[in-house]
Amino acid sequence: MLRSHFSKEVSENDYGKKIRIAGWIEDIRNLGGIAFIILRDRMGRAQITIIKRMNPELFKEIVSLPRESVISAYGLCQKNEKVMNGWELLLEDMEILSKASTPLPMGVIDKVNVDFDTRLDNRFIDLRREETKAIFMIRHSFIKHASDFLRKRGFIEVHTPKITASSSEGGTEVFKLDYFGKDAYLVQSPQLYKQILMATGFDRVYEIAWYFRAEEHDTSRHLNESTAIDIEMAFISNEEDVMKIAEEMTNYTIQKILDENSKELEILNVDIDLPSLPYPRIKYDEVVEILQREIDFKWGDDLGTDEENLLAKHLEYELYFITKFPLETKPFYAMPNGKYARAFDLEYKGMEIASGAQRIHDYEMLVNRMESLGMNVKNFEDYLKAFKYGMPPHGGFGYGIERFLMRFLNLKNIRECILFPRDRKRIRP
RNA sequence: GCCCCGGUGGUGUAGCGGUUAUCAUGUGGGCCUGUCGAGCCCACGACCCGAGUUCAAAUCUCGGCCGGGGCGCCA
Repeated sequence: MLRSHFSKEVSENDYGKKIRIAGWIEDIRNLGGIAFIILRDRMGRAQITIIKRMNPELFKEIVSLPRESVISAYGLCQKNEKVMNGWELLLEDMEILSKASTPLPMGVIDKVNVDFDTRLDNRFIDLRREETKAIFMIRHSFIKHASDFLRKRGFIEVHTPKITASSSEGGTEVFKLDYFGKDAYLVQSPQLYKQILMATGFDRVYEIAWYFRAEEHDTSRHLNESTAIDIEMAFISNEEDVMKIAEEMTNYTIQKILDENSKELEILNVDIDLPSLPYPRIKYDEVVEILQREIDFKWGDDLGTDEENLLAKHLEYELYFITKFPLETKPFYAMPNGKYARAFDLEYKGMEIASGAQRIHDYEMLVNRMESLGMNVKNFEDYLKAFKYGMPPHGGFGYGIERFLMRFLNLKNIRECILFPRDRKRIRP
């Protein structure tokens, strides 16, 4: 290997021994007779020290390398209290693995701001920065712990198709593509497939899913390609069973991130407490009441950005459910309950991060509902078939990964939470 | 789709009719044996594209392209 240790793996046991470290040259401080090279790897930084008169050729070679070049450095690991990590590597030999071109399209540690757009254009360099890296380490943790939680609760991980022939389940615009001469679409969510799976006996499934949405929205909280934790569970009494999973999963992952990612949270300046369970449930009717005290709002309207923000201002908690929506604000598959739907949104600081419901499991009821909404039932044959031969009561939710992270980390733009964002203007890199 | 704002060295900016186009960062070179936002000296490098107004345009007008903020739209 080109390294014997990562920067943070070196311990007192290694003092006085020869080690090999490898990574990117973040900075070179050449004082003439002595030079300090700051080398960065995935775990952190280390200092390489070289004295000119000990090896003039090697000295010249290393101090003339451009920043961000990749090297493997070999030498004595020497204890030194004054240096970062408490030790430094006295350079004896090095291998230049990749010389960086100059100038860099953006700095990694430069003392100037970089526009977000420039960062996205050069994402591979942006990801060398501590703050950016921290976001994705936390994203990694969130997905891992959400998966762990769901698996412990009996959920099976599934992967449903992202290309489909039937048009959308409604609402959002879809991306159309050519499938060997036939029309096909990128799925807007695994909704129809995970419901079909409820007829199989798996009972509980989850998917780290991709959502493709062709909406021309252009905001700091929308993406045209986003990811979600999608779950569906059968034999539920009502939507409350689903909400329990949503809130417990959220608290479980927050607790784990607090335990395991304190370094990243500190870098991102995030200081939060674990919310208490259960999260408050606010009925849509109560929301209307609160809103009507201040603005003109009609019962039956959907909640827009302003409404969500206004509501959040009136509440002293950050995570809460909005429940019992008017039936007409929710999609066809939501289970009716009088003029309401057995549907809920999970809101985090005034933004919807998850949305779910108990679904209709009765074939006749589902067909009637679709017809009353003017939908072409024929387009949903494959989906509806699963309801004819034994379908238990079920429900589930879609939980936006970027949305959660954006709120959890107080980020201003959802694009911060996905490696290579796809929005209306950006399809590269 | 609507409203508002902006495009100046690699990066981030100042300038808003006549400047040698500002500053920082960076890059290249020089000095320096304990730096850790190293320091000091020298150099390099830019007005998005097109048309127009004007004696004169980075600066004003129009169009285009690109971007930012907000809203709408959006399981």
